[in-house]
Amino acid sequence: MNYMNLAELLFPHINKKISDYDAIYPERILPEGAKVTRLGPSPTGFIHLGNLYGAFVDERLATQSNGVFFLRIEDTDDKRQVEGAVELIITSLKFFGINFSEGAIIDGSVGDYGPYRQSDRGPIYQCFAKELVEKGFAYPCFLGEEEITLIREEQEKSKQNPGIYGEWAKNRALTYEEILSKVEEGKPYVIRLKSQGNPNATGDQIKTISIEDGIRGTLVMPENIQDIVILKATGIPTYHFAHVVDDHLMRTTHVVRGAEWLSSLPVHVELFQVLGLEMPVFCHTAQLMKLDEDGNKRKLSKRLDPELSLEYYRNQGYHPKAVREYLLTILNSNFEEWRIANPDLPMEDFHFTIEKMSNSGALFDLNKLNDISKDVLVKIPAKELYTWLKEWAAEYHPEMTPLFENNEEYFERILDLGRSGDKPRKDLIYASQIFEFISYFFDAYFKIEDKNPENISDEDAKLILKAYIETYNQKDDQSAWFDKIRTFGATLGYAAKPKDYKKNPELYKGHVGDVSTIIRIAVMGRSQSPDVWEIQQILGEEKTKIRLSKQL
RNA sequence: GGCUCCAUGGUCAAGAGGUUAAGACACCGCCCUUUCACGGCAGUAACCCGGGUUCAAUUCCCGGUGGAGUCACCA
Repeated sequence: MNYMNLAELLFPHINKKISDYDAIYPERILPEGAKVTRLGPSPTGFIHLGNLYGAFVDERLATQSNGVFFLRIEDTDDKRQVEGAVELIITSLKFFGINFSEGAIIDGSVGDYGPYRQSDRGPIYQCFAKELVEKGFAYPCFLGEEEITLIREEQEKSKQNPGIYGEWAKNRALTYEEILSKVEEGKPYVIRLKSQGNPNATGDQIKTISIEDGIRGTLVMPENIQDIVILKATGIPTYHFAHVVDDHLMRTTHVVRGAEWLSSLPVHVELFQVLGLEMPVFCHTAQLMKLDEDGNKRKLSKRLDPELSLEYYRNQGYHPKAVREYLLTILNSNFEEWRIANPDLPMEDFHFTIEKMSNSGALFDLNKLNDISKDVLVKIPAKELYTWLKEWAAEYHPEMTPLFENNEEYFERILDLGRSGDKPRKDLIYASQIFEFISYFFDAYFKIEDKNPENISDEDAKLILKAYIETYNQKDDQSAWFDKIRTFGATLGYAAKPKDYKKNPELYKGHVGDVSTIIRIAVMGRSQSPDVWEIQQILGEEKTKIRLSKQL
């Protein structure tokens, strides 16, 4: 068989050589140790926490080393394209602080190593495939869907591994004439790798490959024997082939991807070998897991877990910084301790390393995210929180936007409530929770939600409120204000100090805490809230009094 | 099923051939306190199993078991 002729038959219009592309995309000139990473999402219109998790690793590695982090759109599957998906990927990641230094942008691309959309790179892949055919490392395969199904059924019956390999690779040894006539007939075909692995080896004879994974250390796996498809019938490459060609030409140094790629690593290794290309460092990250209904861990799935969509967190109003900090704590085991030691440094100061990455899948832990979020938000100035909340509301709850109009100072006082001092309150977690938490400050949302304590009769409740209104003076400081409550509470039969009540409960109807609960419910609608005096100072005398009298 | 990866409290995890096996979240109790939150203090809770190597194994090796991933003209 003359492979040159075959290559010419299959790819008559391809006249560039791999070396031509190598010249167009030369090795990058970068500082010593700089890493080139990439994110290669397929534009399916869905992006979840797991994607962010991986992207974060890429981004940290690149920016920490003054390298390059680029975005390549892996749109080789025409069945899964979704309108606007690229925009969604870029804006979602950007929201969470992931920015690319190169690659696809919403309407085009930036950088010298493009095109960055695989659908625009057809001739490049075909050139690489052509050279593989020329060297006898790839061949056209005319097996159709039905024939492949038949092969698989036969393999299953005889308990052999499925796939096109060895004797099952029926089109491997087609003569030039056979191929020519099929091509002239117009029969569709794919290009398959002619695997150099030994399909007949068993047991100890099976050759293994050994590679150093950046996260997992030495990996030993059996060599590939499968004649996998590298070019589909449409001339578009499969992931495997596109990955090898692109990461070579784009001069990627570190391929960060999920552990689900581990099992196809031998394919990629063989592809790099037959193409004579140097391999990047592979870093296979652990998957983010979730607990399913049966109590088992499983990989996050975009189909099954819409609540893990990035959109969900934006919609709930998690602050991007909180999500980033959470991700970092599960990504690098020493981050948490670093954070405790350096509570005020920006997280970008933390030196991220792939060595410290865990290689077993972490369960997504909402409790932890919430806890981290509290610590993150407490450090953000009220002014910033206001702007952030306003933007969030504009996007997700337009009906709330009137609350923000000419109301910045009011808002900031609310958000700063109890946040000063060395033991600041930490009750802000995410935007929708914050609104729920502070809603009583706004008349449109204020309502009586809780019931008065059982030990206080409705009659007594009214007496308490009446006495409170009578003695109310907005100018009282906190202790003067509370002394008054103690005093009239005592005359109504409530212990001025809870301890007195505990000592002799039979002497009282209750204690001052019960009295203030009545006030609290009248003013806030809830039995639990931050300090009443401070809230009243923010609310103002008029609003406070109106609310009090309404309960009489 | 084949292949691959993984295995320390409920969760995230540190760790070393000999340790009272860190820490964080969650949970429980107490303190602070007019409620809640914050904060402080204390507490419950873990090395998957079986062999081997060794004076000594949770740590190293082998074998199970369990969990996960993957076996497409998807990525």
